[in-house]
Amino acid sequence: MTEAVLTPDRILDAAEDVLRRFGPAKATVLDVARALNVSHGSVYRHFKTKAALRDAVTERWLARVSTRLREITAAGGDAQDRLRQWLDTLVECKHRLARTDPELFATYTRLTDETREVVTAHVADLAAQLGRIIADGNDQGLFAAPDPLLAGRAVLSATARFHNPVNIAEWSDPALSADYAAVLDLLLNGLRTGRPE
Amino acid sequence: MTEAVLTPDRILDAAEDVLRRFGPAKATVLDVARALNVSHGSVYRHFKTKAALRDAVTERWLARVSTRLREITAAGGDAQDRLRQWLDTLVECKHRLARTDPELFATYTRLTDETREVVTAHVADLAAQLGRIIADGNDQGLFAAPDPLLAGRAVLSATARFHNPVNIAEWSDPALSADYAAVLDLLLNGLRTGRPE
DNA sequence: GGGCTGACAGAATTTGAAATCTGTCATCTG
DNA sequence: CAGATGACAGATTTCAAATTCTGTCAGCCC
Repeated sequence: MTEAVLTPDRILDAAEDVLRRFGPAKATVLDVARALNVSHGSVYRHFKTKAALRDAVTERWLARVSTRLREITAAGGDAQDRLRQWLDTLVECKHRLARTDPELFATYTRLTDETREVVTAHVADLAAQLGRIIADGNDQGLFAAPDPLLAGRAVLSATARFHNPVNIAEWSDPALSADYAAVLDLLLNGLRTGRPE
Repeated sequence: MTEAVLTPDRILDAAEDVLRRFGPAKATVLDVARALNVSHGSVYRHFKTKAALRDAVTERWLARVSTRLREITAAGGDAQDRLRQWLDTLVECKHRLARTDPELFATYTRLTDETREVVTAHVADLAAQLGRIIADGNDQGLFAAPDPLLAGRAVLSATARFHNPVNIAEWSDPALSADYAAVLDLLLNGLRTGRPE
């Protein structure tokens, strides 16, 4: 049916679709192959294992998030506003996926459980972006963080409840956004004057 | 064999033991009854359902933690030191149980997943204790938190990664204690001068 | 020849029948 | 008569057989 050549990207599109429909527990490589009208052997030509395919789907989603955040990181202007906007975006991204694509979100969560390298790299990337914003804040005289990268890791840790998928059960708590606002205020305040470590 | 009367506490002791040995997935009410040399009907006389029994075991463990923390809350002295000590104790308690009684810890984690009332109450209690310490800190001129209870909830949220069981997978991360120290410094700093919300 | 296919072995998952467990309650016992 | 018992129905779990899937590869096709 489909005439186009089989590329990793087309496979990823199909895999994402299959995961969305069947969820991480039911989706098979055979399903992905069927969706593309090819044999499963062809899928294995592009992805060594099923885990590699799943990781690639997740990596692509994480890359999209990261790119979106990087725009905020790179933009100039008040570091405090940028930090807020950056975290708001991160939290909103996660919550939106959890709401609109629960099955795809489950795939991503499962990956987190298994502490795969992909997630570690993503977290390091996010911490580095935060570190960058905080360093800018230091330059602007808004913050006084002696070790911006460590402060970045700390801000990411401290907001984990609001963006780490393992906490999904708490995301329906009506007090969540009040808690988020309070944490953010506390953190920004902490970055401003003090010597955090 | 055992001559003593059957009390809820004896049942809880036995249930805790069975959970420790078999884990939450394998432990049955029949096992608990066997351990006590009674019929399972007798256990149901004291606990309406298996879930109620499991909740009671967890509640007792949480109460022990809470009592230990309350001593720190109630003690006088520098609020900042107390806040640190309180959080250190909370984190240490959780990590110790995770290490020494993984099966019992799994029971407790499962409860958290199911967002039972028991856990909600425990969290509210912890937040209130933190609120109390922060209020003391305000009085001592160490902190400047306009809403101590909200600040308490915020501190609990911000340190969730280090004590909430859902994060257990990350507790083996070698950078964890560095992150914990950085978060704590940031939070204490935030409480000191600012107006968090 | 580069890329795709489908047969294949071993691993993982599904299935359904048998075993066990949960929760109730009529009955027993001290 | 307060408290314990064990038989019971329905729900859940277990186990082993059968199916399906993963990953490989010799050969096919364009």
